[in-house]
Amino acid sequence: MPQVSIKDIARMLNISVATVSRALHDRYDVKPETKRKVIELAEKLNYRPNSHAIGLLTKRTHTIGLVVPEIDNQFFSEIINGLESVAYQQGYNVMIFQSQNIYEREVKIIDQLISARVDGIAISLGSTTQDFRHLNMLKELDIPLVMFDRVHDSVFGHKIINDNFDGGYKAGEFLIKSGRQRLAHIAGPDTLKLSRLRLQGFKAALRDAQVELKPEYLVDTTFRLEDSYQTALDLLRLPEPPDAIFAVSDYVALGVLKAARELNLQIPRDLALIGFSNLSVGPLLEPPLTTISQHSFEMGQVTARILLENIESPVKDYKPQTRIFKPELVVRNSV
Amino acid sequence: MPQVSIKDIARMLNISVATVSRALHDRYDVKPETKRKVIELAEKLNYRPNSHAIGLLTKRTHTIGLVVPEIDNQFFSEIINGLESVAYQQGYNVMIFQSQNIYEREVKIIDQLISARVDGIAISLGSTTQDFRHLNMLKELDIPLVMFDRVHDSVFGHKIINDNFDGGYKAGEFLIKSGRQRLAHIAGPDTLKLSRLRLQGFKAALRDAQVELKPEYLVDTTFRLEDSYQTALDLLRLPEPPDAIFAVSDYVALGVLKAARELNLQIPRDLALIGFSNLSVGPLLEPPLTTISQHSFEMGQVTARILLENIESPVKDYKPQTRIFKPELVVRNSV
DNA sequence: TTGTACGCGTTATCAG
DNA sequence: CTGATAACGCGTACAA
Repeated sequence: MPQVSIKDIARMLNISVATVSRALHDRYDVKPETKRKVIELAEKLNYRPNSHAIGLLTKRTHTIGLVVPEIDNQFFSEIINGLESVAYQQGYNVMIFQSQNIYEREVKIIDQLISARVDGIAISLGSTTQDFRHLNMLKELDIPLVMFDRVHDSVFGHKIINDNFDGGYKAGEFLIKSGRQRLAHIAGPDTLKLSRLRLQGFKAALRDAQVELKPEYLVDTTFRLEDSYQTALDLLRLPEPPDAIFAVSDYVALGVLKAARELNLQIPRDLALIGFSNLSVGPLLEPPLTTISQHSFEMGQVTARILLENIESPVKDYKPQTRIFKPELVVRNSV
Repeated sequence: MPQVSIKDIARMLNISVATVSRALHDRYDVKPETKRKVIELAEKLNYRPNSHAIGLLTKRTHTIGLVVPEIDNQFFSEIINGLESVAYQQGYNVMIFQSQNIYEREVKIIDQLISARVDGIAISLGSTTQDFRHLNMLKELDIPLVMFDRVHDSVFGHKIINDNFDGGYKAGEFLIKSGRQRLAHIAGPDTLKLSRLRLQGFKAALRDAQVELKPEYLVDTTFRLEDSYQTALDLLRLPEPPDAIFAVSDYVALGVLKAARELNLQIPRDLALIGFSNLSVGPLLEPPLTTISQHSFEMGQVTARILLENIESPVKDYKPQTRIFKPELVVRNSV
């Protein structure tokens, strides 16, 4: 007994599909008895409307596509939750896809989303994406686009971002205030704007306080634990190692933590450490990790709101908005 | 310039839709020049086939629906990654949904998946789900179903599970071998089979070693950090506190860690601690957390393989398989 | 080499 | 109160 259509139901009841459709929708005047029979049979056969047929007809899917680099990252899963909470409330479904930071996959996902005729798309760019045609195409297709966190200026669409410069500045400022002098930074990939901005903010804080940033104290890494651990190890083994590290993310800070432990360095006595993103394990680490927090859930909510607004009241040539969230210093014991 | 169809292209080129379709598919003999013109125009207009139309026509969507309780849980996100890796390789899309452990949401998701005519469904049951009609319905609709991790016997479908009894047994056995006597267990919600099985395995290990399990050493909690922290605090404040705790999951173990630190208990000296699931932060905790590992990525892969097998070669009344993974003890320093 | 026509499931319109 | 039919986008069998 495979999936049934209203046509099947109509046939079995010897009535027309139009009547079945009306009965199912409680529309117009359908003879109560007919309605009852239809509804009962539909129930019995587990009838569910075919959303492809409806999508074809109405050109609306009440679905939004969501693309993140990876799900296994608390920052993104919190954003997803914020976004879903708003979307569901407004009767929209969310289709979640992972680009895994692979450009080709990102392109393919966008193609599929267009094919699926989603009503709008929210994306956080993959770190390797350098060509943006697949995204700028969306404007021509009248598909609303909102970028969050990992955005790029040459893409037409709304932007929901953190003030990463400010976050970097706050991190540097706090480390200096706590009396450190040999400040180091483990940056993210240079291709990511957020990496560059956090670095710039950090540098600005040092400049403002007239603290020198030694070239060998500025290194970069990927977000893989192995890499950040190795990078931290190298950094801490310098003849004159830093006395404070600002890690581009909490994930990277975990690598530093491991390296420090291996070298028998006490945090915060021998080394101050500050991360970025406020993972939920942060407070449970030893020592609890000082970090910069990002309002991820709210970012997801705002992303959804702006996207849905654009979907529900489409404007021919909309003006992309930019919404900036201020990160927050969360003081714990690692500094 | 909204989305175009082959009909639009046909009109603009003064040819029939059939020719356009053929040109796009590199089918039969289409005059090279016609083909070129079609492809160029399609490219220019960013034509993408409407998957609703194709789904309607072919009754295949090459999409599988995936339902997890929550994404913000490393165990599940690893399963997702395993499942996706296999699905993509075989040309299938994955639609990911979160039930948030809310029964009504789970039902609604299943309805939507049926409406979307996905080719198959993989699900990990929500912890509050007690009525399984929405899932047993899938059998009648000929939609293949695979359950993973959180399964239930009264649902018809394949099952991919961990041997949770064995995991609990290994945890208890190891704690005893390490010389502990006052063993406690912080269990998960009793509604979850995995909670009951881990507990049973744990009890069996104690029984086999003739170690008593004091009633006050057996408590349960939800998976929320707050709750497990509070529960652990209560446990450790007993007049005679346990000297070893087996936590139903690493998340819960994090709560224990926090409670122990608050009470100035040294792990493993004053208290041995073992978790379950092998979170990636485990090795970075202080002390590195001993745990039971679950092969989550492989579970996702196997889930996908079994599901796709059923999709590609459907059998009228298939015999549900059960695939059991043996958990593994991961020894670190918390015991 | 190309065109016509059908049908997939649904809703809306128009006609009874 | 109910039925017939067109339309959405596509692939394909059949016809030319």
